[in-house]
Amino acid sequence: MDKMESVLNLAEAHCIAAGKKLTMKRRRVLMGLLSSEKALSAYDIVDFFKAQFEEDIPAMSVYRILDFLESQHLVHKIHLANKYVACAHIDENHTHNISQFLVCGKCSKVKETPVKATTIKNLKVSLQGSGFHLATPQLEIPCICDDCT
Amino acid sequence: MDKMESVLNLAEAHCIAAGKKLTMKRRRVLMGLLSSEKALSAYDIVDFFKAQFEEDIPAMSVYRILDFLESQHLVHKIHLANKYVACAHIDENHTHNISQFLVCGKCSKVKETPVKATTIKNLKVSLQGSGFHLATPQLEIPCICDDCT
DNA sequence: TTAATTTATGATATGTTATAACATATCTTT
DNA sequence: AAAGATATGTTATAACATATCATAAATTAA
Repeated sequence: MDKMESVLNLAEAHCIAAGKKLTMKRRRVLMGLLSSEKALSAYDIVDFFKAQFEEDIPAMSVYRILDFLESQHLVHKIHLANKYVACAHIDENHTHNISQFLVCGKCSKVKETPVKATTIKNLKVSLQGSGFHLATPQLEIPCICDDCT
Repeated sequence: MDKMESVLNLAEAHCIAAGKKLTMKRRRVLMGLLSSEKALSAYDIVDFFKAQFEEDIPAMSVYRILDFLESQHLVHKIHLANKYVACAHIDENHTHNISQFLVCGKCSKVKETPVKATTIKNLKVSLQGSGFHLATPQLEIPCICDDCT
């Protein structure tokens, strides 16, 4: 069984455990994101369906499916690019580690890395008395990747 | 002279020093952003022109003006909200400090705060060997503000 | 097993954010 | 006044996203 299959099966197990279903379309959206090192827009995913499966999927369905996958913590939206990526840690028992996303501003390549606890602690300290508190510690770092330099 | 005027005059001096001009429209866009504690969309600014000056400004012009003001480091785009804010440090001799933006995910209120050098250092270290390097150290932190809690 | 209910998806319209391409106006310098 | 540069207007379209209502498929209860 290849890597992709095993990750998809884990994702499916995760959904079932939550009383949800990973339908074929949901599975294929996740597949598309998993197979891309770059973040994809909803419309990129529409194109992926056409290219890969000869299937016309409405953009609306893709957005709904992305919402579902986000709700299951299987996908993240990258706001710096208005695009989406698969969670990099669906395997590794999928304890939603605090993550940061290194986002290439040129090509939308994204690398998800765990954040050190101390970094988060610093961040929280720096928010003391600011009138704001962290909504989610999923930080997007505006970067340029080596390929685009 | 009130605060707003003095900031606008500093902004103007800054533009002139750069061989550019802060036209009335540019001044008014900046004024709109300065007068709002929340980030505004280009279309919010169109509405502001109408409400404040009885002036119909094309959205296109607003985008161009925002680009100009960003190029002069007088305005920042907040990607988490797809909206814009005035730079909080146009006064204070305007040395473009490394900043982080605390962004309320509910109401788009934004607070710009200086980042500690150590935080940036940590960040850079955490990027070592990742194949990415920082494009700009203007970090947007997804938050909820006290008012929205 | 059918009928009721929920869940998932389709179809269409519309809203929101942003850029492209080209035209016109204004300002500056000679 | 002419030439060039800068700023703005106009129109069209692209790109991203949500609302709404209809339909289909799966699940559950009668």
